[in-house]
Amino acid sequence: MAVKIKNKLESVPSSRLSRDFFTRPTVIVAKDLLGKIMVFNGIAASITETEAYVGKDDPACHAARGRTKRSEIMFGPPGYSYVYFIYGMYHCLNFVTEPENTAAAVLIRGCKLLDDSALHLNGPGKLCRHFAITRDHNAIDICGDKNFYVLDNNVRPKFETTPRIGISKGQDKPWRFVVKSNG
DNA sequence: ACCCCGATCGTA
DNA sequence: ACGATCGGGGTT
Repeated sequence: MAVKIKNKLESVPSSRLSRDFFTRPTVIVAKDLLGKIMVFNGIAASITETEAYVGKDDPACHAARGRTKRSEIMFGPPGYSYVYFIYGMYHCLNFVTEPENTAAAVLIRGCKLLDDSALHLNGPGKLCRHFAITRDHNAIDICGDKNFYVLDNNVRPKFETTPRIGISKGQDKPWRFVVKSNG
């Protein structure tokens, strides 16, 4: 199917990422999301940076201390948005992964707009600020919503692997993935 | 009810 | 290197 995107005049031949895509292990999903096209209210961007947060045994994951009001969505089925508020001023966007009751998610840390500006939104707070993503957009079904979804364009860019940013626990895990700018 | 810290960002 | 800024989770 060809999907029309408001800020990119041409159509992009692609299909929406399925529930099965998000049901897989979180580190795999985080890598595979690189280069995919996220579309929010008609604005499209290529995902350039992700991090995996892998369930109750990952001390950096919000689900590590069990189910709370905030982390509840991560315990549900995969393919849903998880948006939380941080540092009193920013929001961060995640996509829930792995089967229901396995509380894990991929943090979307960066993307590049598919318009003439090609603006690089490097950082999860800046990304949400640009799209105006807030907690109002928590728990949206990315596999079913008509205004918020990710397109599978079969792109597999080269990427680098590093420890995750801004965490005080779990720094030993190399679960941050960044698209190489030149490849 | 209170306290501390945080999956950040912009400026210095 | 650091301050802004406030919700959430843990503790009382």
